[in-house]
Amino acid sequence: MERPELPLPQLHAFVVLAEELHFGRAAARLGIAQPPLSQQIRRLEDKVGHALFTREPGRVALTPVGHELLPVARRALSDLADGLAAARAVGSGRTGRLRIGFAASLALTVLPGLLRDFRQRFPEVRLEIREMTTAPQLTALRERTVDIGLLREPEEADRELDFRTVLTEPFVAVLSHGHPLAAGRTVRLADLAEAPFVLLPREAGPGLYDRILALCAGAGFVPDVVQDAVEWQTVCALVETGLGVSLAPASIRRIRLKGVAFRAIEPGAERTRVAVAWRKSDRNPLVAHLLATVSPQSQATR
Amino acid sequence: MERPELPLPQLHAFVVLAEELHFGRAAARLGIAQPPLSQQIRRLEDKVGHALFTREPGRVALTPVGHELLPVARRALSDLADGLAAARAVGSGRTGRLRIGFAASLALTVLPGLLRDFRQRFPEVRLEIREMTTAPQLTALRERTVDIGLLREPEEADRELDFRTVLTEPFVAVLSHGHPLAAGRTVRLADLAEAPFVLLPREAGPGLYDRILALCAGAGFVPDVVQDAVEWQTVCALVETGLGVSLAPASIRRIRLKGVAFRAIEPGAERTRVAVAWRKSDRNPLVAHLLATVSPQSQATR
DNA sequence: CGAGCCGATATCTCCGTGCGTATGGAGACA
DNA sequence: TGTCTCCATACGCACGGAGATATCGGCTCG
Repeated sequence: MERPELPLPQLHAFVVLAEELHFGRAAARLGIAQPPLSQQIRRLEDKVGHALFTREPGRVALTPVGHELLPVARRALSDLADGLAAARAVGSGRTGRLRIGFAASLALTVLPGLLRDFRQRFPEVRLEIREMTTAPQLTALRERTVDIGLLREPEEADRELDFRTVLTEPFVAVLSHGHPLAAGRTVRLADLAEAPFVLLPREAGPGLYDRILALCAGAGFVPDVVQDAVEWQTVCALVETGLGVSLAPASIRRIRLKGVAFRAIEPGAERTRVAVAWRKSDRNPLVAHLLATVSPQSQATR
Repeated sequence: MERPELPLPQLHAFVVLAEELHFGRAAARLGIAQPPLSQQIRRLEDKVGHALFTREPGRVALTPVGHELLPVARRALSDLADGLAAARAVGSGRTGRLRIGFAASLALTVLPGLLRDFRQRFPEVRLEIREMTTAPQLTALRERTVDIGLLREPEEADRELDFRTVLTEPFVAVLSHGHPLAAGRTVRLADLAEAPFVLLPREAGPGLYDRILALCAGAGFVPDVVQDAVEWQTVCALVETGLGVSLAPASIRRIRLKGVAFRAIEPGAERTRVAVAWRKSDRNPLVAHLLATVSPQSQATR
């Protein structure tokens, strides 16, 4: 890439003069006096090394050289103007691209509303959403391959990342329809002590996994995890077959499966948090816009 | 067209920095010290209104705004560089476009050699040739719709145009094979006094027409023009049918028609001139190149 | 032949920019 | 904690470019 030789203001003057073919009018359009325009053109011609206009009395016309340069100059100027406008639009957060990682369990709850609201407010922004479990989201945020994470039970303190709770929800017991505990309206945790458990693997989201184990520990038992599955959808399907029971965030009630019953936990003080995560250092206005869209509604989902 | 906001040198620095992502190395590539580079970028960011790079210790990266602006800046810079090179090529006469008007009768004689020589010396020049009679050529030259004219018997003095004789050639009598005069090797003009004539219309080329009439007047008669035709080809065809005879520049011998005979004029001192014409004020180097290509060869065509 | 139009030239001012050197400050690393 | 790297900041200088006004010179036209 060479050092630029032609100043843009001179090219601008050149283009205007090529349109007017009259120094006086062109100068007026440029908002300057006529002599400076003559100078501009002269300097430009010196740099190009050839005359760009023929000046015969009463007739200003492009030379072949000028004719060659004109479309180039015109295009460069308008490209730069357009590009600048586009860049500013990105800077203002009116347009651009936002990459969002999200936990699969949120695809049925917070995510649709969030996308809808955001798209409504910023229709020109391209949203790239990719399903990932919690741990990969944190990695992706640090590696800058996503800009926003939607995840459960994040570690609180982080040097690079910030979190904000989007919602908290209680846990529910997931039971097969035929299970004896499905008869009541609620379930005490201790009642699940002897039941085999189906859970998401710890690697997928250590935070949530550890929360669930802590819950059980609080009720005096260590769950017997007989199976894991990477999707809540699959967990429910396994529960339906009678393989075991599960503990899950209440929002998975949205998964409607015939043979599966969800029962609130008694007493139910424990809640799981869904958070939005982003890089503290991120100055992308779209991140701020998205954070503004997920107003910190602590409202619970029963 | 708006007044340009972004100085090219800053955009250049921006592009280089975006490639290096390192102020020190980018400055070295630009051949300047590091602080000036920081300033350039800062000023550019001020004008854009948004940061173009994130500077975290040990890591320089493009912001979304910078990412948006980069391809635009790159393209504008390279377009301008290319366009400038192209314009200079045109200015040097190495490339460009040259519009040539020519009399149809020359399509068989001087034109092919001229085009061949010129194309050989300037292969990158686009030649646009258009067949026109003499008078329209002069008009087209004045209106700048052609740059070069190839014509017969131009007026000598002209305020705007210059001429140079390319070749001179004698006149020949055009006779049908069956014509009594076709029996001899030469023809005296006076022998044609009673014959009906076929000629080009005067409007097509007054110079040549008047020359022919002057020739006849010199031989003591006024030709009886019974028919005109805008192409020599057609004139020959009409002569072949026995409609009449004609007087023409010798080069139309190239038109080989079975039933047509060409006979030299006795004594044959009178010659017709073929000239190249151009605008005196034309500074297009291609015009000079073409004039140099048609070296003033006064050699006659018999 | 004088008036008017149009572009070039001369001269001056001012400001932005580009570049330098010197220095500061924040992380990273040993 | 000291050092090194890397970028930002401060300050100064010089140049070019953009603008203005005044004037000149050529051409056209009434």
